[in-house]
Amino acid sequence: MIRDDIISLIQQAAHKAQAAGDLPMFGLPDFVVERPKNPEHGDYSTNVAMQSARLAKMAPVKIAEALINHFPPAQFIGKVELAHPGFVNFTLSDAWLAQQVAAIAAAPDSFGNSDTGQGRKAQVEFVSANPTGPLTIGHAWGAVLGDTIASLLTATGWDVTREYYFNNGGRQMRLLGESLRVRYLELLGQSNPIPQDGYQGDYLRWVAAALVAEHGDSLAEVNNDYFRKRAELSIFANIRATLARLGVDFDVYYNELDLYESGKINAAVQALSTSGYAYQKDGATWLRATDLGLKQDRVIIKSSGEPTYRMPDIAYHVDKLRRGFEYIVDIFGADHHATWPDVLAGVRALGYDTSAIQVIIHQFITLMREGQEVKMSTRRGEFVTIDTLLDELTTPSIPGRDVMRFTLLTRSADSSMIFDLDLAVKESSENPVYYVQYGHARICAILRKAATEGFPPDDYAGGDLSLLGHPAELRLLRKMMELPEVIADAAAQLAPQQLSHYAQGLASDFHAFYRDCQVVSTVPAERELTRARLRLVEAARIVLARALGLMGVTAPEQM
RNA sequence: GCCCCCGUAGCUCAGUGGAACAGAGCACUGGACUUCUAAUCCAAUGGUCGCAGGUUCGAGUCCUGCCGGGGGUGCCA
Repeated sequence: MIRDDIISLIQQAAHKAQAAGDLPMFGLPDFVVERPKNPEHGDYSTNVAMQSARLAKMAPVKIAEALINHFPPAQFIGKVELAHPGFVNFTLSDAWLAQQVAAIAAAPDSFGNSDTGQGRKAQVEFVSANPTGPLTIGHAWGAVLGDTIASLLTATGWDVTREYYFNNGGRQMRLLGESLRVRYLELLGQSNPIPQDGYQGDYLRWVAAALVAEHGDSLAEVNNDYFRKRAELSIFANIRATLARLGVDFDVYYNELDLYESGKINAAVQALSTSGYAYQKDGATWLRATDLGLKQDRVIIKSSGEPTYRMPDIAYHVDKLRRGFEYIVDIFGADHHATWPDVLAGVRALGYDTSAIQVIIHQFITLMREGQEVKMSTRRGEFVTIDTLLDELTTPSIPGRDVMRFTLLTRSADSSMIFDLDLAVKESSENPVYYVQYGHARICAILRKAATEGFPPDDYAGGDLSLLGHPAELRLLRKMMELPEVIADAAAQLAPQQLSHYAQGLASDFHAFYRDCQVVSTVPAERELTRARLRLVEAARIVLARALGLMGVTAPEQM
């Protein structure tokens, strides 16, 4: 991408200047090549001269001059300028920018991609909600973050597996089964209380009703384990359907019981014991986390003989590493932030390097309805499901998932956001996602219009790109050429919100172009300009569609 | 008590590999549709970047303390 090319040219310039004796010999320090906020400062800018001042024992301005004098010629650079107190500013070549339309059109499905992953295996684990109830708004954030991060990693050359892990062997699921059994018996006329800490949501009533319809009263004496499995199955079907509506598709669903049955948990416990990282106290088995740099030791097997959630999590992460993933991203809600250091410590105790594991903790979403905070609890059956939200956000032409995904993708994971339902529904007609989608639809309208005016694609494909040079055209082109850097940065920083902000900027530059430049003209003298602009517009459509596609948001042809 | 995240415009939020005048959307005000879709555009308004110190040639961005909000600190997950 352009930024990397400039970095390399700066290094070449420094070497040439040193060879010519215009700069003393010194190793280049860390420096940045960034996009200046002020357009007068060019398209890219570097602080290398100021960073080098101390090492070179020269004034920044003098260093900058030497670099500029020895700057190698490059087709894509239009101007290299010095600015006080020592910035070197680069401006892209207008002619080169115009020609990039061809490069974009040649790679409609891959423009902006790069290859830091080089085909290596990466895994993104997200959602991972236990099947005790429907998915809620908090899960939606994890889902959208994870899915988009996975897409970004794919775009940067990783072989990505999207994975959902869930606990189906512990106390929670036993309680779920008991709660379902109570609901079932309730429908048969037997009244029993929901167990302590059990699940009170209505959804178990629906599952119970299905059981009655299917089996009548024949399950009255059946044990809890049957109900547990049945609840898991039904709720998981619901979760999968919700994920499908959100446009999220997992490659692997991995569950805790498989870890037990395959002996992986026992093996991990054994290994921890023999290596001395586990010890017995008060009838329980503890992980010696204090030897691994943590503040306190943790129970991994309760005195009841049942492992705590940490043990399967440790075995699961070991399994991830053994499966050959070279980059692992875990996405959890803020309520899990205290648990993952223990889990990683356990993995390290088993002799594995955990440096490839990145943990993203997203903060909580406060849901507001009618000016009131909606407190949610799966156990109490008080929550607003993703399905409900999607229903409310859907409009005749645009699926609710677009609004939900885009909205969630405008915030950084660290921000504890407020999601005002009334506002989201009321303002959905002014949601920024429509602004971006409208840009795409507008382009499609232009292309349709062009076809009816005698400019089908195979005609304008031969348009002369050198005719592009209007300020609005160049501004749009510049923004289009930013996509590779946006994808690379968003992927490297695991910060998908950069995509939504980029998409808004791109749409904005397109709308401004639309205002300033008539694309389709039937005036004979403007025929060639029309053909060139149609190529530009088609390329802009490709870039817009790519940004939307990475976010999992649809790119409508009309609105 | 201790740990993590946050505190930027009336509201919701970007911006933290330090850098050249602090951004967007919404809301509010005034303009632009015989012209490829006005779900658009233009203009105006709006900020002591929580507070106080410190590091630096340069701090919204790094460090320390304080204040405020959220999350955690289980032999729950």
